[in-house]
Order: sequence, then structure tokens, then C-alpha cells
Amino acid sequence: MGITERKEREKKQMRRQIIQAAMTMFREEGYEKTSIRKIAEMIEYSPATIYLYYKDKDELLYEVQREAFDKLYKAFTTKANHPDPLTRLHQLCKTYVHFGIQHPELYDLMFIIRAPMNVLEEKHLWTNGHVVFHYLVDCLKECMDKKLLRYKDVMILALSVWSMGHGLVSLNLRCRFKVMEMNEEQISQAIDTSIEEYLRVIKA
Amino acid sequence: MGITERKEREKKQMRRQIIQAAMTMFREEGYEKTSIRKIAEMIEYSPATIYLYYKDKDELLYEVQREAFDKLYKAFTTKANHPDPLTRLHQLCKTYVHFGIQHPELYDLMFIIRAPMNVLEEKHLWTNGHVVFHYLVDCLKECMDKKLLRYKDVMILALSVWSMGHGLVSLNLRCRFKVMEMNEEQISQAIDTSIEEYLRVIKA
DNA sequence: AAATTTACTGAACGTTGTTCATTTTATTAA
DNA sequence: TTAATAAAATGAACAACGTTCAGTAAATTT
Repeated sequence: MGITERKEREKKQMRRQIIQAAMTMFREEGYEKTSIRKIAEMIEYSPATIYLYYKDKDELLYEVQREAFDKLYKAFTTKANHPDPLTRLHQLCKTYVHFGIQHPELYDLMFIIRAPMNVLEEKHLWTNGHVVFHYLVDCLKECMDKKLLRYKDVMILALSVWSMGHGLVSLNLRCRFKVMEMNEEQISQAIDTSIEEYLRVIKA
Repeated sequence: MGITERKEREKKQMRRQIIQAAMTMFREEGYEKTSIRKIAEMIEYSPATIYLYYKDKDELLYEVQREAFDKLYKAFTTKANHPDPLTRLHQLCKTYVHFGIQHPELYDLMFIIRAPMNVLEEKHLWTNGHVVFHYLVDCLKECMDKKLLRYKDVMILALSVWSMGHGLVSLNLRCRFKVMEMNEEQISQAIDTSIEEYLRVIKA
């Protein structure tokens, strides 16, 4: 029966189209400012149609979030793959911060937006964030095995590195560094220096 | 003319009442979930009345934000005032993180929510965040004057310490640490340890 | 007591996410 | 090929939101 297969295909295609439009609009306008109605308009369907393919707006968020994590993971594997773990850690931090600044709305989606717990607790962040997070953990493990860092517990270290990176990115995205009297360029420079200095102090 | 004075007083009282209600609801339900209509209902006035005292919802945010910064500043002055600057820095970090975890919705208001630039750029964060931020800067300055920390630039250090603290708090508030397989208690412990370890590595 | 200023409100506008009865379209059966 | 059935899509509606404004109610001045 080729019809059911074709329908399956069309359904997948439609889901794809919806997510594509959502991704575009989320990136351009942000999650909050993007309405289901506008997404529907973009793909030239009725708003109600979207609800035949996705339960609610949150589900769109999860899908886009997953793709965003893929994107970050790819950035890691391509830009932070130096054999020396310490150099790799350096690349990793730079890549993370750079990603956040270059894709502010995606970063928002991934790390700042309030995600309803029900899905977040289960398999969702497990498959998404997990892979990315463990790319960092693995790097740190290798550093610690070689006694390159002044830390004993790899998880504490991972928590710390991630928090430092996220702190820099998210405070910057929310313009909170305006409290220091610096222009855009100076702040950007200061963020870079902060990473350098942080890596310096944790080095053995 | 006592009437104009009384009217002035009543106007101030009304503004106070509105902010009081807003503060309560923001803290209980968060900024987004608190509607002008519900605030109006709480103070037993029409929603339109609120607009006679405040331009829009953002203005309520700013007022509550200011009080929240006061609250954090008071927490600093009372809980982080040890004469030894290094001990004080330790107290400061603990107080900051503790504040964020104990007052999640206020923390959200202060550091996570998207604040419209127009007001944020001008005097607003200048009087609010500035005082709090410089409490940290002063502490760090004293540490550096006494060569207690492995940093050369106090601003870079301030940026770093703040980012680390904010990263820990905000990722926790948004449940992103769920990616590590830890329960609530373990995460809380890990955050504490992260601070300890961070202070250890920056110490001279 | 009348006129004027001030304080307040009900109703409305244009949004939003979401639902559901109804219609349009595609597939199957006669 | 046409009638019956299943699937897909939609228009209209609901409740809620921030905000505005013409109009009512109250207080103050004349």
C-alpha cells in the first residue's frame, strides 16, 4: 500500500515545514514574540492546522531546541577538537561563548527560557543537552587525568566551567554589563579576557 | 493649602499600594504570569486606574526591580561585612547565590528578564545595579591591593566573579543542571562546592 | 448651588494560545 | 463512475492579555 507511505511522508514533510518556519521566526524575533498565527501565515496554513501536527507551542520549542543543541554540538566537534585537552578546553569555551553571542535567540531557547518541567525532566534534555554537556565533561576528564587542572572532582569542574561561560553570555545578552561603564567593544574584549584569565587560574 | 499636600500624599500612597501588590504577585507568580488586571483586582481598583499612576507594566517592573536591588544590597551589607576582604568576598558570593535561590522571581526580575533598553540605558540600572555591583568591586579592590588574588585587572575579576555566581544561580533556576544526574540536594551541594573551589583557585 | 477640576471606570481594540464544529479534500466501496 | 467513508484543513469562537479613551462619579473651587 503506497498511499499510507506517501501520507506518512507528507506528514513528516509538514512537520518539517512547521519547524523550519518556527526556527526561522524564533531566531529572528525570539520565542515569545513569535505567534502560532504568524508561523501559520508563513507556511500558508490556518493556525489550527499546526495543532494537528504539534500539541502546543512548547512542542515547537522542544523541536527547535533539539536542533539548536545539534548546532552547538557540531560547533564543538568542528571548532574544539584539538588533540591537546587543554587547548581543546580553550577552544570549547571560546566556541560556547561565541555561539551564544552569534545566536542570541537560540541561546535563549536553550539555556534561558523557562522550560515546562514535565518534558524537561524526561527524555528531552537527556538527548539534547546531555551529548553537548558530556563533550565538555570528556574534555575536562582528559585534562584531569593528565593533572593539568587544579580540580579533584570533574563534575564540580564541569559545573563551574559551564556556569562561568553561561554567566558571561547570558548577562551580556541581557545587557546587564551596562552597569560597568564600557562600550560594546570593551565588553566583548572583557568577556574574552575573562575566559583567558579563568583558564589561567584553573591550570595546574 | 493643605489639600494639595493631602492629595500628593494620597497619590504617593496609591503608587505605593500598586507597587506593593505588584511586588507580592511578582514574587508569587513571576512577572509574566502577573497581569495588570490581577494587580488591579488585588487593590480593588479598575485596571485602567493603574495607568493613571504608572505608564505601563514595564514601569512596575522597574520599581519592583529597584526594591529588589535594595534588598540584595541590604543582604550584602548585613551578611558580607567581614573586615578581612577575602572572607568578605566569600560571604559575598554565598550571599549572592543564596539570594538567587531564596528569591527566584526577584532574581529573575533583576538579572534574567529582558529589560527594554530605553530605560535600562539611562539612570535606571545606574542607581540600582551600580551600588550593588560596586560593593563587589570595592571588596575585590581591597583583595587585590593586598595581593590576595591572582588577578591584575579588577574589572575583569568583577566580571568573572559575577558571571560565575550568575551562571550558577540562573542555570539552577532554569533547571538546566538536570542534565547532570543529580537530585536537588546534590545540586545545591555542588553549587556550594563550586564557589569554594572557584575562590580557592583565584586565591594567590 | 453651580461650575470646574480631579479621580475613576466600563467598554473596547488588537493581540495571544488553543479548541471544535463544520467544511473541504482524498480514499475506498459499490 | 458514483456513493460512502475517512482524513485533512479551517473559520469562528473562547478566555486572557496590555492598553486606550470616552464618559461617569467624586471632590474642590467659585
